[in-house]
Amino acid sequence: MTPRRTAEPEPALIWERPEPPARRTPHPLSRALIVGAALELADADGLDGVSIRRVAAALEVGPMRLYGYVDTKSELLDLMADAVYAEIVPPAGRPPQDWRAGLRLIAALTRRAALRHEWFPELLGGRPHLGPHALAALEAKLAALHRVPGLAGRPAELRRAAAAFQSYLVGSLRTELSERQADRAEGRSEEQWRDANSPYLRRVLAAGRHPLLAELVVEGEHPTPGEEFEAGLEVVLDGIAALVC
Amino acid sequence: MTPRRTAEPEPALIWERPEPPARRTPHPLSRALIVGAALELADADGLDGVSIRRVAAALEVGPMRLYGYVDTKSELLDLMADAVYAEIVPPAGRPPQDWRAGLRLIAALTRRAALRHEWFPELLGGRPHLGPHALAALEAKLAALHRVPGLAGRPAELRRAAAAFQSYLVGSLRTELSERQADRAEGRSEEQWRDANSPYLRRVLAAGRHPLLAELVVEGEHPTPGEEFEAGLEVVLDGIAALVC
DNA sequence: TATCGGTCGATACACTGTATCGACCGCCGC
DNA sequence: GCGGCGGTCGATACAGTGTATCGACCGATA
Repeated sequence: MTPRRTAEPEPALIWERPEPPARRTPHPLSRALIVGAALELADADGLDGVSIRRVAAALEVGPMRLYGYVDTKSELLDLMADAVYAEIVPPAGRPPQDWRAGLRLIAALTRRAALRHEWFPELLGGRPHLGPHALAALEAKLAALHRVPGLAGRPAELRRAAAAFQSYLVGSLRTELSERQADRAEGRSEEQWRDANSPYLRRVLAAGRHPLLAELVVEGEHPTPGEEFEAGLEVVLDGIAALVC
Repeated sequence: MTPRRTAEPEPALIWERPEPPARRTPHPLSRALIVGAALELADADGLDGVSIRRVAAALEVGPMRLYGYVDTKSELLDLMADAVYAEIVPPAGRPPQDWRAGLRLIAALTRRAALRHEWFPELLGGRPHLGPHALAALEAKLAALHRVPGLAGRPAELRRAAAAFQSYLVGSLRTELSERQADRAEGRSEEQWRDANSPYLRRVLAAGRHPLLAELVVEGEHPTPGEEFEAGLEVVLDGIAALVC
């Protein structure tokens, strides 16, 4: 179908496709404007709040207008993700000498971005993002890993460390943020969630088939999500340290 | 709204709500039948292939019929996730003595389930799953962590180890499976994907702003996803080991 | 056997992403 | 200055989605 296979000059990826030239109309448009409106909607209502129709309405424009700047909704999501990656690229200048501090910085930047844009972790962990800011963030991550003593020259070990580090970020942020998001959607805090499910959990645990889980729920102080994130991160950093010694 | 606040006897969670009694009709129904049909659809077409209408059609039943067994579509997804957790619970009997082997077993079972049901990682990492099999799998994970020498009595450290381990599983499986799924959706293998994006990546890397990334893409043999998963896991296990010594 | 209560599913509603295509408007050549 | 044309815009349409509503039917009880 669509047999015209003769020379497709339009680049397939949005990162290489130029956007249409600006044009004087009552409601001028650009990818930047579109992405800005979409970010606002997503920050307010989550990813479900982003629909072509709603973004267009926010820009006082017909829905079909957007398809001149973006081929598909998922391209719009790619642009949104790349905009968040821009917040993750560490500031240029002297990076921390201590490699652990360097990786902690990247982790903190990533978590900060995820807290600002709770929908971001949902987009993470899919097929790799190839936008300019995503690539810059990736390069920065690799640079931080290069400063681990003994890791610079060994691509296999570096790959393992990168996989573990990145997977931990994706997994823990996705977990933390989707909980927070669900809580807010139902208009209750984490306290209230535990209260809501508490009766059920208490009944289940009272049955005695989950002694270790019961112990963990009851015992000890429950750390804040931030502390939990950092604590798990230290485990991963220790693992990376063990990789080379 | 809906002012009848007087005594809501129906349990809120599906895990405690009994399903309606079986009934002799031309097309008898049950949660098990519904979940079975939904699993089949999801395995074949991904999570997008699961719609109330399609599940009902597979059972030769009107769509609204399902709402007698399930309050909402997300409850159906919860049931589907719990069915997969059943495949993750390690077989009863003597667990491996070596704690690393115990954690590797759980990781392997989780990955096996994710490969069988590529949509499963998408459901992971949301608000914690509380179904019976999910809780059993969680208990097994805690049991494996309890066999780490020196971790048994320390809930704080155990929590950190659990967070790192679980987050790694979620992150790496989500990444791996969503790539594989996207590849298959477009009918091409991983080889072909790299070829499709290769021109773009080559152009970007040729610009020289991402030397470390370029080095990593070019250099070294690319491990299979399974090897990469296990390699990253070892980093996490090393980190857990470092937690107690 | 007559009635009642519960179950089923047809219909409806408010959405979604996007293909199609007619109409309009601004710019260019004359 | 004006005619025509090409590109842009957006109204409309289509095939879906989850789920609320409600009329009709059917089986079991009195």
